Amino acid sequence: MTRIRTTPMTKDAYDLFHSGTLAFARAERMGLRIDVTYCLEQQKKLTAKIVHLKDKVTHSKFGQHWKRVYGAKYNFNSDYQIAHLLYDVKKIKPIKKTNGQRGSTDEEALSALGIPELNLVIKVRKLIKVRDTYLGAYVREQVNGVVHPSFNLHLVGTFRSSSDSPNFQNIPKRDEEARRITRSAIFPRKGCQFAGMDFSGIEVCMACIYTEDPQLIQDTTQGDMHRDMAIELYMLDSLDKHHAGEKNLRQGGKNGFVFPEFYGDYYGNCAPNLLKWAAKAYLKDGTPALAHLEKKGLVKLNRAGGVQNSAKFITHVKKIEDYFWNVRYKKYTQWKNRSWKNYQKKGYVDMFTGFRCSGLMNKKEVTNYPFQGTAFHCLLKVFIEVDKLAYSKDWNSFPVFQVHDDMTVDTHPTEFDMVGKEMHRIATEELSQQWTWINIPLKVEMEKGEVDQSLFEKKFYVLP
DNA sequence: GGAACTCGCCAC
DNA sequence: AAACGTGGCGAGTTCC
Repeated sequence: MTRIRTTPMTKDAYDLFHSGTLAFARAERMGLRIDVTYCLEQQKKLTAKIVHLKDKVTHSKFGQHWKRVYGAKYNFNSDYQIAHLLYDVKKIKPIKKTNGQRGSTDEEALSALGIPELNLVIKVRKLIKVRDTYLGAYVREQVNGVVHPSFNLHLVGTFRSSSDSPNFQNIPKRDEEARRITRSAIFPRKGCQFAGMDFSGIEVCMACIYTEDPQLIQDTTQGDMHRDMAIELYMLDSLDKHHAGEKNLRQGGKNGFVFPEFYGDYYGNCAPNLLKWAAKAYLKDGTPALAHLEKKGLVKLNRAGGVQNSAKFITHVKKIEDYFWNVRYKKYTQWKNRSWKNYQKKGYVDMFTGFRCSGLMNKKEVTNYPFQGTAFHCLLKVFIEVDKLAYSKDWNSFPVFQVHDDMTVDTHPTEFDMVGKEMHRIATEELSQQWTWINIPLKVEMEKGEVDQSLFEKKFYVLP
C-alpha cells in the first residue's frame, strides 16, 4: 500500500531531503547506458524459449485438458485459468490461499503439486519477468541508449526512497540466470567503470542505536547472531559457515528466523522455512541435517527422507523465539514496548534524523519504521556528500543510482581509487562525525566494475 | 475502453 | 490474540 503522510519535520530533516532531491536529480540526468541491441537479442532468445516451453505444455495431456476446458480462450499466462483448472475442475486441494481467499498459484503452491507441466509454467513466468519487466522496461525507457531512473523521496511511509521508470531498486540478484541477463544490459559511460559501496547490516545497526540493547550491540559489532541462532535452532554443537553443508544452516538461521523475527514474523511461519533450509544442508560428518534433527527427536522423517511430523520442532522453535526476545534481546523487546506505548499516547514516532512518522500504525510498523528510515538516511547522506564532491571538485565521476543501503558511481578509471576511498571515508568516518547519535562503527563493503563492462561484472573487492 | 483491482515476483 | 516491514510493475480480470 502506498501511504502518503504530510508530517511536521525538523529543519534538519527538510534539509536532508532537499539536498537528496538535488543529488538524485543530477543522478537522474546522468543516467545509465543500456545496450539496446543486446536487450533486443536477449528478448528474442527469451521469446523463443518461452514459445518452446509453452508448446511443450500445450501438447501434453495436462495442456490438452486445459485447452478443452477453455477452448479459444485458452491462455497460458492466466493464473485465473490455472487456479480454476487445478482447484475447481481437477478438485485439487490448494496448499495455500491468496489474500482474496482463492487457491494460490504462486511458485510454492504450484511446485508442491509435483506436476511437471506446472514446473514449466513456473519457468516460463521467470523468463517473461526478465523479458518484459526488466529488458522491456530498459528498451522502452531509454533515450539515445541511456535510461534515467527516477528516485523518489516523497512516496514512502518510512521516509525511504522508491524508484521507477525504470525501477532500479529491484534488478535480479539472487537468481543467477536472471542476474546475468538483466545486469549485462547496463553499462557505465564509455571508457568508465562502476564503483559501489554497500552498508553491512545497517538496519540492525540502527536497531542497536535505538534500543541500546547490549547483546545486540555485541552481536552486531563482534559476534555472529545468525550462526548462534542456527546452533540453537538446529541443536548443533558448532557451525562452520565456510563448510559447504553447514553454511545452509547458518543461512537458515539468518533468512528463516533472525530476519523474519526482526520484521515481526513468528515461530509458526519460521519453523517450516527452517526445515526447508535444513533439507539442503548436511553436517561435517556427512549426516543430512534432517537426519540430525530426527536424532535429536525434533522431527519424524518418512521413507523418502522428507519430514512427516514436525510438531516437536515447531514447539522447539517457539522456545527459541521466547529465548530470542525475552532473554537474549530483552532490552530490544523493552524498547519495542516503550516505543509502542509512546506512539499510542502521542500518535507519532520520531527518528534521529528529524523525521516524524504519524498516522494509523500497528506495533510492527511503529517499531520497524525508525530502523528502516534511518538506515536509508545514512546512505542518502553519503550519496549527497559524494555528489557534492563530484560537482564541487569537478570530478569525471558521478553517483548514478542507489538501492536503500548501497550506491553506485560511474567513475573514470583515473579516479576510481580516489572515489572508492572518498566513499569509504564518508560512510565510515565523516557520517558518524556529523551525526553524533551514530555510536557504533558502521561497516561497508566496496564494489568494483571493470572498464566498459556491465553491472553484471561488478564484484566485491578490498580497498587498497 | 479505461480505471481499479488481484496476483505474482523482483529488490532491500 | 495473531502472526513478515518497505516499495514498483506486468498481466489478467472485473467494474463502470
